[in-house]
Amino acid sequence: MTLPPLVRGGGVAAWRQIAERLEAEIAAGVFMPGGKLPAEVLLAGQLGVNRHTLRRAIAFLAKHGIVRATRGSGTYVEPSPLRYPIGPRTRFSEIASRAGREAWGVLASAAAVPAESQTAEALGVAPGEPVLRLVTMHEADGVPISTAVTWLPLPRFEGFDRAFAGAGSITRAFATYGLADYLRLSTRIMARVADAEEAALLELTPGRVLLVVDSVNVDADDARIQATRACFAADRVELVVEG
Amino acid sequence: MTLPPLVRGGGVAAWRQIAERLEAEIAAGVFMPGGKLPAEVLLAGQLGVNRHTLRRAIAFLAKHGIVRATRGSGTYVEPSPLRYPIGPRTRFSEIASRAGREAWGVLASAAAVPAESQTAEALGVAPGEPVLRLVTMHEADGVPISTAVTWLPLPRFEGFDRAFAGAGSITRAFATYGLADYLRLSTRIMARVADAEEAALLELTPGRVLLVVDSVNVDADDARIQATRACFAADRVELVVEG
DNA sequence: GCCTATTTGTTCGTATGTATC
DNA sequence: CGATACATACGAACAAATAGG
Repeated sequence: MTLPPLVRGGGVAAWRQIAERLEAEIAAGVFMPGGKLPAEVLLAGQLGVNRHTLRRAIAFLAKHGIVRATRGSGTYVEPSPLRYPIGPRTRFSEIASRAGREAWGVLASAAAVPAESQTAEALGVAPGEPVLRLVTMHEADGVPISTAVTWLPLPRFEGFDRAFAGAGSITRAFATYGLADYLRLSTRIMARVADAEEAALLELTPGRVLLVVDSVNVDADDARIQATRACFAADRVELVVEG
Repeated sequence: MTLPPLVRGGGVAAWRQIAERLEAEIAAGVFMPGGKLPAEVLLAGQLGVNRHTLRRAIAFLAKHGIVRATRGSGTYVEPSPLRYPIGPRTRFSEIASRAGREAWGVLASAAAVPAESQTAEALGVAPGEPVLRLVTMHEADGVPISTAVTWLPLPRFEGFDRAFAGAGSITRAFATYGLADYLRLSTRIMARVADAEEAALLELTPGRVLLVVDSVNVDADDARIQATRACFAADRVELVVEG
């Protein structure tokens, strides 16, 4: 694959041509996601331009979320965001595996707590009734994608924390309770900046953006089985609404 | 409505009781959205607490996005976020009016431009074909909610900019082209921080969060009629996925 | 802990082409 | 046509963060 040389004075600035060329090479797999680009001085030499010119191209790509430059370390190709369809059958594990990524959920904490008013309403139980509260972290190919707080009605899902810890997935944990299928009742999407704790959990630099998704799931009999608040690292996912 | 007095030494800090009380009063309509709270010294006197105690309560509410304190001006009640359903028949004007708010769209700019690759793909035209590019700003009750860039296929929607400017709504502008109904084909949701220009347009402080929604609409014959990238002020809307 | 090489980030200055008045 | 402003491109040096011994 021979790439076209730079066209000087053709109405397209050199930095723009370089940006498009690098983007094409990344798309073609010359530079792998998560991998490093050659050092600026090196790459500028190969392309026959000044380092500033190359830097401008890199800045353009960085602004578009294609690469991320880290001082002292290098310029890295950002992994393409996980396409996350939202619909009646939204399941993280299936979404990730369909995208060719391996998904695994880790249980951070679990406890029976009295239902707060919002949670109680979502689960259709009386406020103060005991519910199981799980804090989980989900990753795809080892990259943290989201943290979630999940509430489940309690007499029914006693021991769900152990089932989840063993299965690594909400869907598979539900299966051990005989729930082969369940549906998304409602989804609410917000966005805000991550606080220090969330940033640490998701291995983000503080101040990055989160997509906050509140959802409620029901079983085949329309009984509320799960309320969840999931916080996604906004630059690692794209939520897609079907239909 | 008599409110309970403060309980001192009961295990709940005074600032916390005050915060919950103020939140309840805001929810009850004692303080209207967009309106101003009494001055801190005044309110602290009414509640019989030190101004620092009240300030802590206000800081708590501000952190939760319920009020916003502006130095030298006052503490204002944030309007409740606009509930924005996303589905096959998503229309801003209808959503806002159903929420009891008056919606109006302003045309910022319009021009015929050659279709970029992504736009061309979304509209199903060849790259470089002329398309109409509109930049619009949408508000509800005078509060800016979103800015959007909209592309429309061009021989068909010649003069759409004037139709929109007159109608103040995409839906009503489509109606003047004989399109009584249209459907949402796809929706993609991302989030990032606003740059200076976007912040100015939406009257946000810089660095606030945007919900970025890419969508494509089709007419009754499944022909692509509109591609849009809308940027919502994240603290003024909640996207809700139906079904 | 220290030191060093590597790599990106920043700030000067200089020169040139291009668009606009 | 000149004058001006702006974006582009190059050069050199230094600052700051990182990685590895």
